[in-house]
Amino acid sequence: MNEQPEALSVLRSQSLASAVQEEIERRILSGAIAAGARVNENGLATELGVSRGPIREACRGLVEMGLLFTVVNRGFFVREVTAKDAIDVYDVRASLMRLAGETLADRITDAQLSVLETLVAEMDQAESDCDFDAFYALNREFHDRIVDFAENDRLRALCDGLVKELHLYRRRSLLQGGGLAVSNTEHRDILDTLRSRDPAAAGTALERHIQAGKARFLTASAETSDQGEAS
Amino acid sequence: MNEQPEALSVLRSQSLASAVQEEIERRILSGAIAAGARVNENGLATELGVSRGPIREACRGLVEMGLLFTVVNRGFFVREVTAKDAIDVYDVRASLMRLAGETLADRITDAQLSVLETLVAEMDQAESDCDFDAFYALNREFHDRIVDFAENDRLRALCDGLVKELHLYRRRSLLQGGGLAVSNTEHRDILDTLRSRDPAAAGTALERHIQAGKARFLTASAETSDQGEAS
DNA sequence: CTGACTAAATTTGTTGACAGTTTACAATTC
DNA sequence: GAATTGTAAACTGTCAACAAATTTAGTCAG
Repeated sequence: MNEQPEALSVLRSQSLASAVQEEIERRILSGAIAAGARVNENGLATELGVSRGPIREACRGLVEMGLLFTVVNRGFFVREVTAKDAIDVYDVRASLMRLAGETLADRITDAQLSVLETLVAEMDQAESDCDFDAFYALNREFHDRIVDFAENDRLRALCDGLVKELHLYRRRSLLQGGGLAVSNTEHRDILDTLRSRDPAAAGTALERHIQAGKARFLTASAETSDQGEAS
Repeated sequence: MNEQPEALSVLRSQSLASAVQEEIERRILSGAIAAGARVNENGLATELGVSRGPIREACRGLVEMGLLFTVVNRGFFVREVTAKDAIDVYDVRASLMRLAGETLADRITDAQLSVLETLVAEMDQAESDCDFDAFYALNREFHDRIVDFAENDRLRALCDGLVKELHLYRRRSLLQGGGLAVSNTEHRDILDTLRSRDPAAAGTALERHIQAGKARFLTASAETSDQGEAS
């Protein structure tokens, strides 16, 4: 197996459609393409320097992913995630994180435990430093690791999709990551249940954690819904 | 065999790509396109009487759906679902059906209850008639209805995808629907918990039901696995 | 000024074509 | 005879172009 120059291998290991899909996804999640807005195929094609074929393929993938929807003869639109949708996603995610906890408690290794312990310690530090961005990133990695360690590929893929969908809603309702205060004690509880290898306890701890996140999200959402105008 | 491209021209209310996607999905799930096989874009295009554009869009959607995967410069291939994948999917589905049960027990109406009761009665009849095909169809509708009645759009979409994925594996391992004997008593138990509006009981009943299905699937899979593992 | 009707300009849905890559196969060499 | 090389066919990835549909702008009657 010859090693090829990195630039070439990147260009040849990925089709244009995949690259375009990632780019459109990035723009949607960053808010560059607003929720409800139409994806202009011509505009994107000229801007990205490709033809409309790959653009349409990417959009078709994003439709199946739940970030876009399509109207015949009118094009692709960024999905508008309603509050009901967000609640539904939170419920599903809570259920799946419960599964992750139940699965992981049975098989977690000491090395994996120490990884999670390190993350919780770092979150403690970030909390006392009032560094909310760092806390948010660590929090997300904590959850990602738990799902990763559960070693269920389908679970992993579904959780990723749900997180993206929630991100889309948070942007729409002008709630940023730092806005939702999360106490690190819940993480510590989860860690305890995993350390004692108790599947039922770990499952309920994680499910409750996500449900608590949903509750925080709902109250925060209610606070900002009075005056939707910012920026 | 005379090909009628008009089969797809029921559109004008649907894009060609959507119709093609459904057709390819049907062929994959029916085994007309074997697992691991490449999707021949030219062949399908001429056979369905369309160009390759919609074919590729459909395939890109099916990739995101988990039924296909793509290799650069070689095309789209039907995913090969391993036994590990099937187990993962069963676990996720059990977790989601638990959520469906918990949600539904809180809000189920008498009309919905009678729908489920009718289905269980019909399954009893099919069971005593040894009509396994009818039982299989009724069984599937029973589960579909429970998910529908839970009124969580994301949950329903995910469950649909998981069922399709399992169907793909069952085909690969030569297990047909009738091959997996399911006792109707489990359905009756589920119905009882729903009738008494007990979320926790309904959740565990449904989760156990799917886990029991996984166990039946594993034993049936072990029986046929002697010939099943082709490279 | 308003509202409807019409024409132009965009934009989508789809197709056919072209270049680069992979695969199949025959010819060549050892 | 087996391995290898070279060539042709098939196929994928991408693009440009065309037709149908939609949106927009403009005109005109009331």
